[in-house]
Amino acid sequence: MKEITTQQQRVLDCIQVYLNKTGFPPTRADICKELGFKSPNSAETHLRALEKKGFISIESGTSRGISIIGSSSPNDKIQDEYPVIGLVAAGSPTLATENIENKINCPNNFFDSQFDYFLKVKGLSMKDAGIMEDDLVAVKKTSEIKNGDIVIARIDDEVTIKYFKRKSEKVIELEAANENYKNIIIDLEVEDFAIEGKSVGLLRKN
Amino acid sequence: MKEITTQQQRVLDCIQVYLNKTGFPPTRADICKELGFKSPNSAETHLRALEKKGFISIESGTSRGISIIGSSSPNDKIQDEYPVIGLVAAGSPTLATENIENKINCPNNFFDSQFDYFLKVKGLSMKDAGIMEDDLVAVKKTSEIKNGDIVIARIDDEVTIKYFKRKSEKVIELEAANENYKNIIIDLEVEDFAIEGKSVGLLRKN
DNA sequence: TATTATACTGTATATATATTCAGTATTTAT
DNA sequence: ATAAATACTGAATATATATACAGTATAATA
Repeated sequence: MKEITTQQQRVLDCIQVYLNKTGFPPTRADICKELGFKSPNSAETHLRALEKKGFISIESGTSRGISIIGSSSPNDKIQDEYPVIGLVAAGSPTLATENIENKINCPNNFFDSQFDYFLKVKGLSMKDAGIMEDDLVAVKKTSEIKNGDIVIARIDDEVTIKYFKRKSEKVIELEAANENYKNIIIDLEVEDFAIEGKSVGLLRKN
Repeated sequence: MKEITTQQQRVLDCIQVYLNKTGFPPTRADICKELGFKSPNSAETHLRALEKKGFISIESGTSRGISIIGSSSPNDKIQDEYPVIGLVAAGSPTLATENIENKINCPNNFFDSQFDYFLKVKGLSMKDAGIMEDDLVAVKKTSEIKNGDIVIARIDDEVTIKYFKRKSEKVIELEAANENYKNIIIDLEVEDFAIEGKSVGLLRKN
């Protein structure tokens, strides 16, 4: 992407504003009216410059045939609604409707890895990892877990968030990040244990 | 919103698909071509029906002046690019280009309050507030600060993040959330002090 | 020094486009 | 039984719009 001049930037902004306002792109005359030009050719030449530099594309012979390339392309900023999961009712699947507190719009490439939902944290067991009460942890549903990952685990219908540490083939330790909390040792042959997913990010509103 | 007929739904879908593909709405002729109509008036009457029922709006006398109302309204999911500010060079304004590490796309209603940029945190002075190294704090530029707010302050060209506590008319205390850090007492009559803004949220990628 | 890019005004025009009018036919309400 | 809505074809037209052409002027580049 080549450099853009001040006037070309104004024209580009004008197109974006017009699009937001009306839902369709401006004509040359619309741009002139908006920016105070007196000849439609002023808009035309700026548009051609923006096209040459790759900021917009112009469909030839087509009225309002301008589309902005890149930043505002519909494919670039894909947003999704991610559910916020609060207190998980015992025995119910995490993403069941009754567990969804609300939804958050968020670009789907927001964290370094894809994720599936936000978990609203209760308690301070991960305080030293910077995870506080009511923080929203972005959870990716996966069973690919490495030692040291922050995992969302389920032990006998209770959901918890802890550091993951594999002790042996059959034994896992879930480590709290708070000296007031005890670590949990899981014997996979005895206990009903499942990994819901792992944390790939965190969101806090205050 | 009144009920929609099958053909009207096809026309509505056609407009949406055309918009996604090209970035601008179709003409009557475009719709005919897409749906196999042989007269532009076929599209026209469907459009007028959709307008009457409130699914679209049509700008009179305007080419491609169709915009879909509701679901795809541009105002609903406004996204913006927010700069990420890293280490701030001494003496330079925070938002100067050379301080911008990168940019993050994010809905502009993402936190409870509007904000202006992300600050990448260095050090652990706010550890007990759950703010860790490399966390991105959403900063709102404002001078409306209450006691207990987490503020981004500048003392003699050095930027710091601390709890705000007003001690008296002329004295402010900046409180760390880490026992290993000392609090800072500011005498407004002596020191060169400025509030950059306050934290309205936090983002962590891991 | 000549050339290219930027930044305009002003006029002109082919055509892209909305929109009206005249029909035909079927289905749905009143 | 009549009106109104739906669902089209086909033709005509005023105008909205892209776009070319003729100039002027300044700054940046080669």
